[in-house]
Amino acid sequence: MKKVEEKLEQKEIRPTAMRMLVLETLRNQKAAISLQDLEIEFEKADRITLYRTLKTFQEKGLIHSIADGTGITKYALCEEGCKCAPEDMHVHFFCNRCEDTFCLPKFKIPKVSLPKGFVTLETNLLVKGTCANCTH
Amino acid sequence: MKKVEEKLEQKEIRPTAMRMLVLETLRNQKAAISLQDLEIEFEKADRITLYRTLKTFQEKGLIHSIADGTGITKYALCEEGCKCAPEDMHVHFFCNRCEDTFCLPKFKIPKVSLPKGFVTLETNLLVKGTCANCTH
DNA sequence: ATTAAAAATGCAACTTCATTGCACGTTTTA
DNA sequence: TAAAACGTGCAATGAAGTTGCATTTTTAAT
Repeated sequence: MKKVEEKLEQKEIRPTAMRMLVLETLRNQKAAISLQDLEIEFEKADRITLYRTLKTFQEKGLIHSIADGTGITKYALCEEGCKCAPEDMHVHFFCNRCEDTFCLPKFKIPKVSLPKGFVTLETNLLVKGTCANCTH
Repeated sequence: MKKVEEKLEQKEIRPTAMRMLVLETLRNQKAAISLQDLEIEFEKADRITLYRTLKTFQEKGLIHSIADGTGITKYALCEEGCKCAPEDMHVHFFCNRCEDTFCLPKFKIPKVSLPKGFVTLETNLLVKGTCANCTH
């Protein structure tokens, strides 16, 4: 995998120490992560800086945000080559049991037919249920 | 269409004056409505009462809430016979232009295949773009 | 019909998460 | 090396949703 520094530069994000650490952390997550999660991970860092780091990452297309219905925004790394276009968009899964939110990048959102005159710019599919870990 | 009073009783909601008015209003909407919208509609009524009215309606399955990405929860009437099960769920559309949120009950969410071990309990599909009114 | 219990309403306050302003420090670049 | 741009940290603010409690209204039992 590409080094965090290169990855940031590829997305035109200046690779500060903070940002490299945050990206590193994002890479280590199995589930999507919230600002609060990050705060716990980086107790010494400022909440606002973390907030703005996520904001920047999102604007530059390094991560995408996920509204999983909990009211808390979660973030996850974008796939290589993702432009967050409708055809890029994958399914998000929220587990009611462990309350983790997952990207399922292998599972693309089927094209949705709409009434005449409606134009699609973006699609979000959120599935709620029980994840593989919690089903057993 | 069934009278509002009967409709409420059918859903085991006591038909108070307030609730009948709110249901009436919900029926007159083309787009989903927010708590704020209701407040404007009912200037004399208390915000909290409206809030709890919506809460009650939702718990009893008369309306469903829609997270359209704006951060403001919208509400719309459930279809006759809707149990808000995955197979009942329809597409929601958010128009970036007029910022209205629509239910598209004719357009059901296709069954989504998930990785092994994942169990679906609920699905939400939000499409963003331009609605028929705003496309011209 | 009268009264006790249950439910709905209204007011106030609070929680949580997201966001902005501004000062200070650091990095880039001319 | 100085100026400009950018990143960081602290404080304060904003918006939406939610809860507690007193009061009023409705329901149900005697």
